[in-house]
Amino acid sequence: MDLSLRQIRAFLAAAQTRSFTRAAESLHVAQPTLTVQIRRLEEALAVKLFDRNTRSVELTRIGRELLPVFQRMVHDLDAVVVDTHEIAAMRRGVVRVAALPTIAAGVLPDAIQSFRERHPGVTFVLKDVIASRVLGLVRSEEVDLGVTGGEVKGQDIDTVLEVRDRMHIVFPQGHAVGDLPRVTIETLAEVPLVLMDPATSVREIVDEAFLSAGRIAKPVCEATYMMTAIAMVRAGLGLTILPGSAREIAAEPTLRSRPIDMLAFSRPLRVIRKTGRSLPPLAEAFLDHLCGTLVEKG
Amino acid sequence: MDLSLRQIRAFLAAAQTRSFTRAAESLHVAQPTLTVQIRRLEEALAVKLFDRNTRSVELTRIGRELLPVFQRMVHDLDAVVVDTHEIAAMRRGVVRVAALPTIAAGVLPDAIQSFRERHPGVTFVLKDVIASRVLGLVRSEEVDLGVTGGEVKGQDIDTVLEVRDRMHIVFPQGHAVGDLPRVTIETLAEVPLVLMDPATSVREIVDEAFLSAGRIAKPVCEATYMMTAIAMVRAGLGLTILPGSAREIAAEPTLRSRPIDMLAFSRPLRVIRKTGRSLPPLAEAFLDHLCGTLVEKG
DNA sequence: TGCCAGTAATAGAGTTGAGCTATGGATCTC
DNA sequence: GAGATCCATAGCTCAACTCTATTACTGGCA
Repeated sequence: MDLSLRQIRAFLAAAQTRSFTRAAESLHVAQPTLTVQIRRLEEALAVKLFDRNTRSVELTRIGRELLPVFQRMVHDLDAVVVDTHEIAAMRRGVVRVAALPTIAAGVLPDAIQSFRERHPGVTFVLKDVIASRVLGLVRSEEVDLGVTGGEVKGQDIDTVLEVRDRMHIVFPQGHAVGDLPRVTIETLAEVPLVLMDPATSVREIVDEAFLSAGRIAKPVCEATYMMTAIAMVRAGLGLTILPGSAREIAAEPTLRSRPIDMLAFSRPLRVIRKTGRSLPPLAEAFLDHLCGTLVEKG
Repeated sequence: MDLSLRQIRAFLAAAQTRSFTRAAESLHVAQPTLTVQIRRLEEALAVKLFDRNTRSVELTRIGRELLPVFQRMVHDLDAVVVDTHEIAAMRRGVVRVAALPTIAAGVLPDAIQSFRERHPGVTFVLKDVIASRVLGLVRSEEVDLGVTGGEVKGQDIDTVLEVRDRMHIVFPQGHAVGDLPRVTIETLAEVPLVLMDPATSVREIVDEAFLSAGRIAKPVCEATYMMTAIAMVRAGLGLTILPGSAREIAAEPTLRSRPIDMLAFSRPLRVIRKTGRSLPPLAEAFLDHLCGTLVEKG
């Protein structure tokens, strides 16, 4: 006969109450049941745990030595059960997300904040990394979900949602662009532009869009960081083209932005997860919440 | 349904083999049994532990987090079982003894040594204390057994063995006492004696014995420590009376000793234990061994 | 595209064993 | 010495665990 947790619990109860009858009561079993449980445990361990007669129940020396060991064991186990129940009830949990920097600084904080209002026990681990790393982190399951652009190859990745992140034209308040009915490639080709560095994904999209339309941009200067491009627009050097999700635009009160009315001036934005892997309840819930937020804003 | 150790072991096996079939084999159960065990565990914890289809079995994130916890738990438990089995088989164990200093320095080390030859895994905790403390330590179960003199009051103490520690007359090699057929009170009353300090239990016995015989001792000087009394005998000041169990006598090669042929010149020596308390197997075995040794020597 | 091999899930039957009631036996109290 | 109290034992009942047989699903291969 193998030893069981019930036997260990019986041992703890008997050690605490120093009475089989009271121990049985506290465990809601009959007294003979407890007697047998203790005997089975003693048989499994091959040592006597209690010196007992009809008048007293006392731990033997070995029983005293085993008591704290078993106490810790049962305590740890109970803690695990409580823990998993909390996780299941979404009262507690860690959600790990990898996202492109633009997203991580833009829409994601908003989504996290509103999610935390409903689930105060949630903790987030957020990694802002480039597209290829987002994919890698999702693949290795180091994160629960990812928000990335570009193409997703491989069957081990599920695209939960795909929205388009439209490029915006950014201009100083009062600029003529603000009054146009639509912003098209024609407009863009006529104004001086502050473009992003050719190594950036934003520039790639812009170049591609101009190319496909057979037009040529009028670059006045280049910037590596969006914040720099914004500053140049503010300084009156020209206009710039940035993703609508970029937080940097709103950070500058004297500037305005409008979406560009052309599909090529947008990039795909994908919420991805690993195929066939279930996530902790809170992560699953946040995935829904994030998709909802993106659809709303998109 | 409560969670059980078998379920936890099933979880560990499945996590290790990443296959329900192989896990079932390693636990010597049928595959459906293991499937059910895992499902029950998941129900008890309210979380999914494996992402499984007919092609692969992988831990979920929560499963991965729980794995080391359960591993440690089962490991600890198995260690406890191994431990208690070793104790039961007397391959390991601690024996705690309290004894009068004379015993602790005399017969006890011999008994321990011969016992260790048969049981190499034994460890001893030895306390050399006065009679009243021996009793106290046995009573409080701080030691498994005690060796003490004097009276033992109270029903909570069992006298396992009682032998008499006979007083010896200690004399220089070649002294006339060595040639007498018997050493009696008459002999003692005629020779100059080095007596122990009145505060010692040895002196108490000697005084009592002389008193009951209506004789008077011829004290030439007093010593607090037996070693001092021995030194005085060696110096020729007189003879002394010490317990036969005293190691100090044998430590001096030029001296000899003989038992005194009178019951009053002896003290009771008791091996005691707490009534109704069982001891670890090795302690119980040593108790037997010690009693055997004492009977042999007495 | 469909078949085959391999694996987990399900269903139903049988058996083990855990718990309960009733009772016995021992010990302390009055 | 009688009664009360408490642990141990015995026999019964039933729940749950495990097994066999089978189904359902997935991925690889022709």
